[in-house]
Amino acid sequence: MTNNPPRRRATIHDVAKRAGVSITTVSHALNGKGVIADATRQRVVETAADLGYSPDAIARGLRSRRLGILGLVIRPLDTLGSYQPEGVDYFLRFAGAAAVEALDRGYGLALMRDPTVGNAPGIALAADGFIISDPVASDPVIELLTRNGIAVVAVGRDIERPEFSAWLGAGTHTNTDAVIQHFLERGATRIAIVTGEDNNSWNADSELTYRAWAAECGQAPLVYHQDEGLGEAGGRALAERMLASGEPLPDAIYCLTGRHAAGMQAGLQAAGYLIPDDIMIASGSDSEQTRNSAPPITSIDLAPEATAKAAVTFLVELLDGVPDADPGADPDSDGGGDPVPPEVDYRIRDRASTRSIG
Amino acid sequence: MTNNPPRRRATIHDVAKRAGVSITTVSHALNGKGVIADATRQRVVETAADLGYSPDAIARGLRSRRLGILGLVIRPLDTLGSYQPEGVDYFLRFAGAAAVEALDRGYGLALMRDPTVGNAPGIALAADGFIISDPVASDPVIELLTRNGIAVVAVGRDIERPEFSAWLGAGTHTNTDAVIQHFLERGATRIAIVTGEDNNSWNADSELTYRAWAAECGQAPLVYHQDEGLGEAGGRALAERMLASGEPLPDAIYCLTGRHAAGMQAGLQAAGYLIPDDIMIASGSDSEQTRNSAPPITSIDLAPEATAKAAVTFLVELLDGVPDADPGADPDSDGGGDPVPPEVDYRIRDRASTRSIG
DNA sequence: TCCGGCATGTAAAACGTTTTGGGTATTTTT
DNA sequence: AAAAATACCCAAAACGTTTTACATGCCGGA
Repeated sequence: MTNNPPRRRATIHDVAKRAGVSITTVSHALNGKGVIADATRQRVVETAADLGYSPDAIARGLRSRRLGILGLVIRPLDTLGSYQPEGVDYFLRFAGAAAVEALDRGYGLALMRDPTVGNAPGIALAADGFIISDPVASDPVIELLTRNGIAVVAVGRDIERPEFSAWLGAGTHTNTDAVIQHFLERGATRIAIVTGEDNNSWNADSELTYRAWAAECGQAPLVYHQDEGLGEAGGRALAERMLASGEPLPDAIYCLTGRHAAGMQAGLQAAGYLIPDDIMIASGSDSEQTRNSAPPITSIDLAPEATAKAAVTFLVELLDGVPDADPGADPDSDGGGDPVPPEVDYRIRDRASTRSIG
Repeated sequence: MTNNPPRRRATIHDVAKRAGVSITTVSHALNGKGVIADATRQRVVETAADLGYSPDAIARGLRSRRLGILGLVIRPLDTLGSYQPEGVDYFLRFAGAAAVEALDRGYGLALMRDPTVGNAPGIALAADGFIISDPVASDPVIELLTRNGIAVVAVGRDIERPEFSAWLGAGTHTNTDAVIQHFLERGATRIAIVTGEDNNSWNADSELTYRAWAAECGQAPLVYHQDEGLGEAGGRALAERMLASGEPLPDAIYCLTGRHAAGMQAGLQAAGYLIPDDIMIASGSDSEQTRNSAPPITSIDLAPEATAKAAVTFLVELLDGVPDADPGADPDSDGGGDPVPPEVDYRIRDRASTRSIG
């Protein structure tokens, strides 16, 4: 029906000419800026609508240094090299939720790869702000962006950049304690932990928390590391290594990744051990593998959607300024104006890979 | 260590001044455009590196009408209203893979919501091109974008816009035939289909293909529809409706969505039917639910990663022109230059919800 | 000595906005 | 009636590039 072949978009000049005013007036009328006669404003608005005019985001961005795009960099995917199944459960849910939240707040969300590779940051530096998921130690991406004056919010801290404070925790400390507690309540006496090898805070802080607990209660720490990219095979291989070592096995194993946990469980079962009777297993990240192993594996639900939403909220407040400018409204806030990272609730999904309590 | 507090990015002017040349020369030297003495070019390049200069993507975009961002709109998510679990398996894997592929080709990928809602297309019209996943009939998003001269590639056709040809099939016709064939080989005599209610080509063409088969072999078509958003509950409800209707049940049911299939299977089992002995079930979209039901459900692997990659490839070729400008290289290509949608391989995952062959 | 051509470089326009700093009527005040 | 205030509007600069079209100096050939 409307077979208009319009090749060219209407510009502010077209609107100005058609409405018989200057482009300044059009800009003001449309943005509610200057002081304009009501009749004029209305005429401009109508003309703009007639012409199907909408301001060019690029030109606007050039002038006002604000493109309306948030960047998202998922560091584990950079080191992994691709969006493997490993990432599907957590990271892609994270990305999807972040996109929706960004859109709700008037931004687009662009997935980007590490902008420091190659020497062309390219489009990356055009984004208004960035979310970096699971930064590595002294993350060069954070370095690049902050050096260029771009706002950055991280999910998980940069473990070697204490001065960088714009990050949200993923509850790592609390979650690790919760899992240990969970094991203890179910009669564990010898707890081990299996982390990944990426140099990020999830791995580091989980281990730290575990070691602190071990030191406190006098248990010799049983810490294992395994490449995240190896997935279930990696978990199975580690199980075999533990069996072959001849040392007494732990009676409870906390694997951070769901795939390590699933592989570990399968490996132990293959050697004749019963889960959870002989050994209990838990995972630090719920995923399809933990939900559908036999038995299903007790896991932390990292709540990717809630975390993503919190990260976007945090970043947008950093960019636009905290809307709540009412001083004294929040007696706990000292600065009053500086945004504070929102809290996210995690919970442990209690499944059959750990014994019933009692 | 490098505690440079640089607030402002270096511009092309800074480089020009430092290198003692004009900005034109800098631009040319860096883009390999004009004809410049080698010594000069080298000096400019070094100066630029010194200053950590990289061209501002926004300014470049304004001038050259090319931002370096691809937009992705997933229509079922728009109608669904959010990134629910339903979408996790397929759509988020799709988005992730599309992002990686776009990055490999020098673009960022921005997830966007339907840009026709609200009257502010905003950032959407700044993207260089768009991928629309599963457009609805006469999709207004395609209308908006093409009217503004923005390249669009769709995954799945717009069933009421035959003139729009820049789409990749998702193998719907072939896949439907494959499932029917699969059922027949396993002794099915009364096959039903359950589609969703979104007005897209996946639903429409699956039904069309099914009806064509039914007409040809003289079976009365058994077509059911159910809201995609209802998920497993919807599948279960439909099973109950079929049971309550008093009509003879089909002995094979093809549910497009994995969740409908899982719910349908559970609903029939609850009524005492055996899967696959009494009734076989298959799904048109592999997902966690189909993999992990009891029994696991035979499904089409829609290969979201491959499809996403193909869509990005197609779009980028549309934008940049097909690199292969060698005429006669491909004897099958008639036009020679116009990009052609790439092919994607789907396959059927044969599981226990359908009987063994023979 | 003059001219055409070549090699190298540059000034300025253009992209479509937002924003600054007036300018011109009209009205109000004295 | 002149000065001051008000209300409305606009020209031009600026954002950082790319690109067009031209300028300059030098050389060799007539």
